[in-house]
Amino acid sequence: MSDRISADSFLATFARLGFRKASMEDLARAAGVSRQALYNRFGSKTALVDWTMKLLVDRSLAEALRSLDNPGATLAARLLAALDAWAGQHMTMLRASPHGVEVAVMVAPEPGEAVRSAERKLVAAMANAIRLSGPGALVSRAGSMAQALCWTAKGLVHAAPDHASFRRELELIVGALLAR
Amino acid sequence: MSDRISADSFLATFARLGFRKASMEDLARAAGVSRQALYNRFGSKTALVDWTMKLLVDRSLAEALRSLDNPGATLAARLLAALDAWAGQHMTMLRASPHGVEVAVMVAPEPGEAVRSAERKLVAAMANAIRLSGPGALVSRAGSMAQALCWTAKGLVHAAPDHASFRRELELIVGALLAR
DNA sequence: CATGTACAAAATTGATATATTTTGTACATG
DNA sequence: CATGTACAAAATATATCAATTTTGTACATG
Repeated sequence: MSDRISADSFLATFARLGFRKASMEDLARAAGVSRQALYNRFGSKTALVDWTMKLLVDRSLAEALRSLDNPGATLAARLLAALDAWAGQHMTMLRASPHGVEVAVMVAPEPGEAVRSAERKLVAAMANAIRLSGPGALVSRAGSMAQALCWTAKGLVHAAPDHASFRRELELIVGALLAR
Repeated sequence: MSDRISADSFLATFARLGFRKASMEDLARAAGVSRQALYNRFGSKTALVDWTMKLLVDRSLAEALRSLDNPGATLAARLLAALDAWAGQHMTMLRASPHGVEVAVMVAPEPGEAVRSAERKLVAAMANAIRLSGPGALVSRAGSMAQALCWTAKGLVHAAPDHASFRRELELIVGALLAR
């Protein structure tokens, strides 16, 4: 709760070294605490990894849903922001090293149940947003549309050369999709 | 030229075992010829691999361009067919085994120069097709649109669970993008 | 040109023993 | 609760040598 320990230093370390090779000493150094502090807090390395990854998924989903609810923005902008929070944000980690994939779980080839569950929630929320403020012609296909957008975003993460083009292309697609 | 030897048996073998572990004997057996026939024809394993992969890229591009030129189909159908030929077709190999990625070069994370060059040609041809028969509003953005579609397709290969949903989602996106 | 056999050189694999690192716990200390 | 030191057990990494596979070439044959 009163966390002096941030998950981000763990994530950076995992992205650089991979879960396997990142030792508790590496993680402690990166977090600026002692190795024993980590054992006091988490009990084991496995627990630390689980905590960190759960937090990443939860945080990404929360931010995506928040972006989606932003009342001041257009539907296109909200969808773009949500997809960026969910998938785009992790491009840097994905590209950081060969181990980046381990950390970028939202775009990994075989996501775990936690990720799939979070993704279902995001897609449902996106479908809802489209139904509420999208063009009439799309209302009946809001579900498929949201799913397609989510997969497109996840895909663009792999296909686009960098985060900037990820946003640019996704913006183009979302915009064209909603322009009626 | 008068090829009794087909590249497909090689591709299947590579997808199953990977370039490294696929031996000349494996490749010969799969092709239904003797090991020495392969050495007569290709000289070395490296040359055989290169020939096979070049042929895959050339063939995929050729089929994509042919689909794009099909005079009997709508623009949306032609784009879908081209993207399927270029990227979608390789999903089965990609999923065949952990080594599938080696063979599915068109959707690999770091494509070689041959693939990048072929992809540029495809994107240019798609942009041209959009310019020629796309809705007027898209003409000025045909280039970005073609690029976005190509990346989307490559991405969907990773994100979609199977080839059928790949086609379904891509069809949805292409259709929505062109409907004006 | 194709096949089958044969073969040397190189590469890969497997087994095994020996460091070295890392995990998890304990304890003394502020 | 945090740090530093200490330590046993487990996991990893490193080195080595023998066994096996694979590559590439040669040659005899249809």
